[in-house]
Parts: sequence; C-alpha cells; structure tokens
Amino acid sequence: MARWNKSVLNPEQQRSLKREVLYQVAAAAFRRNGYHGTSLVDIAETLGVSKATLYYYVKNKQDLLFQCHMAAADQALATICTDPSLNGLEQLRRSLAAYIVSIIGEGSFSVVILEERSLSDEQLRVVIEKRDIFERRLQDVVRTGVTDGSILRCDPKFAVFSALGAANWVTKWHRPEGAWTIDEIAEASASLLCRGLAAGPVPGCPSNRLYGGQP
Amino acid sequence: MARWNKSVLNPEQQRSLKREVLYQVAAAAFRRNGYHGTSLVDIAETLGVSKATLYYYVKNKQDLLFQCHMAAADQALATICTDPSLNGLEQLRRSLAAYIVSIIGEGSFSVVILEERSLSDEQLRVVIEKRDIFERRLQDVVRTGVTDGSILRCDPKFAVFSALGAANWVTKWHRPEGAWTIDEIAEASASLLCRGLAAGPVPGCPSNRLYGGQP
Amino acid sequence: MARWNKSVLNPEQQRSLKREVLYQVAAAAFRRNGYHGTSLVDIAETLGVSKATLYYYVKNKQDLLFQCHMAAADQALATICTDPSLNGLEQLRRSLAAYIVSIIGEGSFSVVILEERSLSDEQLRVVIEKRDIFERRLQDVVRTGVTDGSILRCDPKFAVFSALGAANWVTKWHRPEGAWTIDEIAEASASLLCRGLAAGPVPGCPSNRLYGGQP
Amino acid sequence: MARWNKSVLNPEQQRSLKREVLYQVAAAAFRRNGYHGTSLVDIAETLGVSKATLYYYVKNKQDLLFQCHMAAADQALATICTDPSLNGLEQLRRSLAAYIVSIIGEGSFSVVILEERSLSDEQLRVVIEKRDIFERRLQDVVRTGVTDGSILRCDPKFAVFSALGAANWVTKWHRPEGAWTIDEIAEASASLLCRGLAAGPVPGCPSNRLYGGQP
DNA sequence: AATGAATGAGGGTTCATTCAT
DNA sequence: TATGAATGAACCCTCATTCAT
Repeated sequence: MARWNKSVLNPEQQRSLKREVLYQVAAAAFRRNGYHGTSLVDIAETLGVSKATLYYYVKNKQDLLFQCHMAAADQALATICTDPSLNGLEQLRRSLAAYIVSIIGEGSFSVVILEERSLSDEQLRVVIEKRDIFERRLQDVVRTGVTDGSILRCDPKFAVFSALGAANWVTKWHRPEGAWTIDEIAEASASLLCRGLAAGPVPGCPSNRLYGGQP
Repeated sequence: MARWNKSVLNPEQQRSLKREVLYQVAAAAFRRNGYHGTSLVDIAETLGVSKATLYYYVKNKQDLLFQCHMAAADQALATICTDPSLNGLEQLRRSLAAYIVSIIGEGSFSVVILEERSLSDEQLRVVIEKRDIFERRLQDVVRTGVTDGSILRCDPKFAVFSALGAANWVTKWHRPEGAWTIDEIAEASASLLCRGLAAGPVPGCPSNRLYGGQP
Repeated sequence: MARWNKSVLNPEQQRSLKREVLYQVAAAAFRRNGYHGTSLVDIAETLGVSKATLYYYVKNKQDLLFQCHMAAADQALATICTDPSLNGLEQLRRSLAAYIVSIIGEGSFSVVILEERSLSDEQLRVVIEKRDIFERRLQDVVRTGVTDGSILRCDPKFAVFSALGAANWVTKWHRPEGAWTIDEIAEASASLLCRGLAAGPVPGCPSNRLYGGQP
Repeated sequence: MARWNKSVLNPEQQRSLKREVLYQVAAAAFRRNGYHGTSLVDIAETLGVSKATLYYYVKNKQDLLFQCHMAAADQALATICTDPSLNGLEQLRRSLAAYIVSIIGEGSFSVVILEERSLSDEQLRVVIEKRDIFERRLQDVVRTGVTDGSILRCDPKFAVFSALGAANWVTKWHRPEGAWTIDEIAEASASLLCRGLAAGPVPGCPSNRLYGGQP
C-alpha cells in the first residue's frame, strides 16, 4: 500500500511526494514502537526499498523524527476552527474533533506520544516553538469562548493541556479494526471535553467550585 | 538520593525494598526516554550500582519493564474510591485525582505511556488482564454515578478511556519544577473531566445532544 | 592468507566463496579453542574484517557452527570409496585415508571434536541425520568387505565407530609442523585400522576370539 | 548422588574427599559442554552448594581444570599392565581395556577431549609432561611386544597415538543408557586395536606392506 | 565452612551510518 | 537513484571472582 513506485509526476514533485509518504510511514512506526524501538530497516521494508535508500530523503534517523514533528505541527495547525459565526465553545469542539481525526486518521504525521528526549536540543526548541503556536491559537479559542460566555472562566493554558492530553491519548488505544469509527471517537471525545469546559453550573458537579461556574 | 546503601532491615526486606526502588527508578527512566531509549547503565548509575548488579534483582530488561507494569497496576487499583456515602460522580472525581497523584507523584511505577510492543505476548496478556480489572472497577464507579443520577447516561467504557487518557497524559507535560503542584494538577484535571461527565444539561453546550443530557 | 579481498568473480559467487572461507576459518578456530572458547572477534580478525561483518554472512554464532557441521558432513560424504573393482577392505582403507586427509588438510570444515550441546535441538537433529548417512555408507563398505571375505565378521556399527574415532582423534594431535605429513598420517592410520578389521586370524592375537574371523 | 553432605570422616579426609568429588563432577561437566561452555554454577548446582563455596576447594576455574588433568593422568597411569607373564600384545590389550574403562566409567577424571588452550602455558607444560610418562610407558609395552614378537614392527609412538585416539574417542559416543556395557566397549575396542598391531601377516590386508608384516 | 551480594571484563548482537558501484 | 557491503558504537547479558557476614 505504501510503496512509492508507480506515481508519475515531475521529478521535483516525485521527490517531495516520496518524502511525505516516508514521513507518514515513519510516524506510524514510531507511534507503534517508539523512536528507539523502530529500526530504519522496519521503515525501509514497509516502503519496499533498501535501508540505504532512505538516506536520499533524510539526513538522519533523528532528522526523520524531526521532520515528522514538523509535519505534524503543520497538520495540527490546520485543524483549528475560528469560524466567527460560532461561539468559542463550538469552535473549540470542532477544532478538537478535527485534531483527533488528523492524528489517528490515515496520513497522520503525529508523533506526540514519543519521548521528546530523542531530539537534539536545537530541534526540540524548534518543535516546541512551533507547537506553542498551535497551543496558543487553541488557547485563543478558549478565551473567545470565555468572553462570549460559552466557556467557563478558567486557565486557558491548563484547559488546553487537558483537552489535548485526552485527545493525544486516543492514539494509544484506538484500533482501526475497533468498534468505533474515527469520526465517532473524535465527536464523542471532543464533546466530552467541551462539556467539561462549558459555562454554566452543572447540577451537583463538584468542579463548579474550581472553575468558578457562572460568570 | 536513590542509592540504596544505608537502610537497615532484615535481609529479606532489604531485598524487596531494593527491588521496589529499582522499579521506581526504572519506571521513571522509561517514562522519560522510552523503553528502548533507556539503557540499563542509566538505571544502574542512578542507583549507584553496577550494571551487573541489576541482574541480581531482575531477570531481564524486559522483565524489569514487566514488573513495573505489574506494580503500576497494583498502585492504580489502590486509588479507586468506592466510598458509599458519596455519589458516583464524587467517587469518580476522587479516584481520578488519586490516580493522577499516584502516577506523577514520587514513587510512581507508572509506565503506561510506553510502547506496549516491548513486552512479550504472554507478559502483555497478563498486564492487560490486570489493567482491565482496574478499568472495569472505574467503569463500575461510572455506572454507580449513572444510577444515582450524578453522571449523565454514557458509554462507561468510553468515558473511562477518555478520563484515563487525559490523566495519563499528565505524565507527559508535568514538570516537578513547574508552576502547578501535583495536587493542584490532580484536582483540576479530575474536576474538569468530571464536569464533562456530570449529569444535567450544561447551558449552551453542544455535547448535550450527544450524551442525552437529563434522562 | 585468509583475507578475502582480492578474488574477482561475479558477486553471487563472491558471496558464497566468502562464506566458504568463513566456515573454514571458523571451523579451524572452533577445533582449536572449542565453540565457547572461540570469540567472533577471533574469527573476524583472522579474516581481516570487523565482527559485525560476519553477520552479513551468518545469522548467528550458533548458526555458524551449524553450517560448519553441515559442510563437514558433505565433505565427509565425498570421501567414501565404493570402487567395485576393489574389495571391501581396500575400499574401507581408501575411504578412511581420504577422510583423514579431509579433516586435517587445508580447507577442512570438520568440527566433530566439538561439544554437540552447543547446537540447538533441531540443528543437532539435522546434523546427526546427515552424519548418519555418512556412517551408514561406511558401514555398507564394511558389509561389502565381510561379504567378499576381506573383512572379518563383526558388528559394522561398532567397527565404523572405532575407525572414525581413531580418525577423528587425529585432529587433536596433528601439528602441521610435525614430523609426519598429512598423507603419511592418513595412510598409516587407515592401514592400522584396517589391519584390525582384516579377515583371517592374526597369529597370537587375542582379538581373534572376539571377532571370530572365519574358523 | 554427587552431593557431598553426609560422609563422616576426619576433617582432613573430608576435605580431600570433597575435592575428589568436585573434580569428578567438574570433569563430567567439562566433557559434556567443554571448558568454556561449563559455568561454575553448573558444577556448584550439581554438588548442591553455592558458587562461592567452590573457591574453598579450588583456586580457580582454570586450576580446577588443571587438577582434573592431573588426576586424570594419575588415573591413566594406573591402568598400564606390565605383567611379565604376558606377552606385549596382551599387556597392551589389557592396558587399553583398563584405560577405556577408566575414562568412561564412573569416577572418571578424564578431560582429554578438551581444548588444551584453556590451560596456562605452565600448566600445559606440566600436564603434557605427566601425560608423556603415561604414553612412554605404553610405548614401552609396545616395544616389549615387538621384541617378544607379538606386535609387528612399527613406530611405537604412532601406534600409541592411534590406539589412544580411538580409545579417547569413546567418550564422545558412549552413552550410559546405550546398548553396550562399558566392559563390552572396552574389550571390543582394545581387541580391535590390538588386532591392528598384532604381528603376522593378515591375509589380503593392504597394510601389510606398511608395517613390514612378519619380522 | 558457607553464602549472598556485588562487580569488571568480555562476548554476542543490533543498528545507524558510510561508501563504492 | 538505488543498493550491497562494511563498520564502530552501544547495548544486553553472563560469568569468574571477591568480600563481608
């Protein structure tokens, strides 16, 4: 399925297309076995090429991981919904659902579950920087919701951490053959998380006191 | 800090005490660098002993991981709150908070973040079996809450998956030097998650339609 | 001497040629120091390559031993003389002489002196099976001799065991720098052993009563 | 069976008795798995003691092997028959038979099959020196036979090498549970070998020309 | 006399990486 | 572009040996 043999495009595109497939295959392998648990042979075999060939498309194993991180960050950024016709809560919900789809769907570059210690300091800096942009945008969505009254008063940073955590974790237990479809999981998770952040007291819920409940 | 020299107990206890410390140190290393990314030298050095000494207490590196999993499962089981004087939602909240404390606090054996492919098939079976018990007990708490009306009607399995996911993820971003204390994180996370599951409609929350809101 | 650099053949042959040299060098090392007493570094150094390179040609150290056993069995099989113009005794003598040359001469794969416990059960089964063919063919030669009257009536199995034992033992004391040439040793040993099996009473020999000879 | 617990003697004898058992157990293990293939734990377990305890009775693993060699050489020396009422051939036959019994029977110290490279140079010197005495005495027996006309004219050194080779090899294929008893094997082997050395032409035997046949 | 605990040295094996073809 | 061959570094693990008890 992932062999990159037959696609016919101009050479420059060929190359970047192959690279993309490589990143996806690598990311999938990394997700399954961890960075150190994945050998380049694993990846090469999945692609139907030799181990040495990989070095035509990536500088390094470490660099390969880095590229996955970067691609994943871009992918994540694209899932944020800021449709002004919706309130913040709904924007958040849609963003989270789209994000979940993006990390467990086919073509995912996501490698968030991985030990970040595998990157060099410099690489880690760049990755975190890029991921911060994503997180800050999501925080903005939360702030929008707080302002328009759809989300309860809370620490946006913590809220986003929590939401993304639950979202990212899905990659651990999601099985393509499982009972739930990707969309179902995404919708259900996003809704669950948003309920936790929705404004207004929830009758009998102890967390009211923490988040301040009503404005 | 973790050197195991001075404790004076009878030899049998010494041994099992050392083993316990070993598991904790190993689990911490595994959490940080992944299973394959952790070398036995790392662990040995942290303990101030030689690499060969470890084999006095564990059969294998793989077995070491297995033992961490088992200890972690026990630790998790102990966090479940079933105090009958509390409603299900509150039981759940306390359980989650305690669970979070147990996995990021000192003395944690937690290795849930790890690539499960590192265990042998047989080991994995045993671990999953044991972990299932924990998850099923938590699901029971959710069911209790649904019955007593404190938790909205939902799929308990999915609810627990989500809650544990968000909880487990904390190990990824929690930094001991960070702004939040362990207890704060535990309380806030647990509350947030419980709000998402609390019965009763949340004004303006789109997830109401999913979980059915009030019965 | 044993470096495998310069030979110019097509790549497929190169590979199997190298493998052959590897087996010979390994067999020689095993013979000298035993299986467990031989390190892969020893072999690699003799070949002038790095230890890791060996794994390009063999799966395992154990597999290396196994391959030596197999090659040795083939080599042994090729030494059996069944020339119908000769009587059984002479066939046996020539076979034994050729066999001795094959195990102590250059290019020998022989590893019979080794602890067989070093092979896996399955490997041992295969090796023994193959070696049995060789031994049974030699036994056939003995039977031929008994039939044509050149060899005394005896248990062919035991006779072959004994003859091969004495032959194999030569690998223990033979020194290339020694006083005897390989051919001399082979001839002398074979003759000695054959005399022991030749038909007809040997005057004053106590073994007459054991093997009966013809009355 | 080999546990050394209950025997009641005076302490000095206890000690040397234990040592003797230790040598036998070690020799047996060495014979089976080779020197390097035998771990001290193997030996200790067979004796029912801890690994460290062995160091009360031997200086070294290497020294343990050395002691086996020495004991084996003594044992071998004791098998030589020089009964002047017998001719040389019969003396030789009895010697060989006794020797074979001594190396495969219970209580054997024999380690001749082993890689001699496992000894230190000095130890090897001593062992070879001692073994030379044995071989030279056997050669003397052969010479006696040649003189009294019972053994054909031959190189005594080579004759003894061959005979001992065949004898030693028995340790490789002898199985206690096998079809032949130890005595049968010893008798048959000795006879076979002696037939090969007996004076007088063997009808139709090609080796006549080698050994000069009748004087 | 005996042993549990600890260790240094060394061996087998894997793997990312390079290079000539 | 692609790959077979080769390697050094690192890792897991074993084992002979020592020492305090």
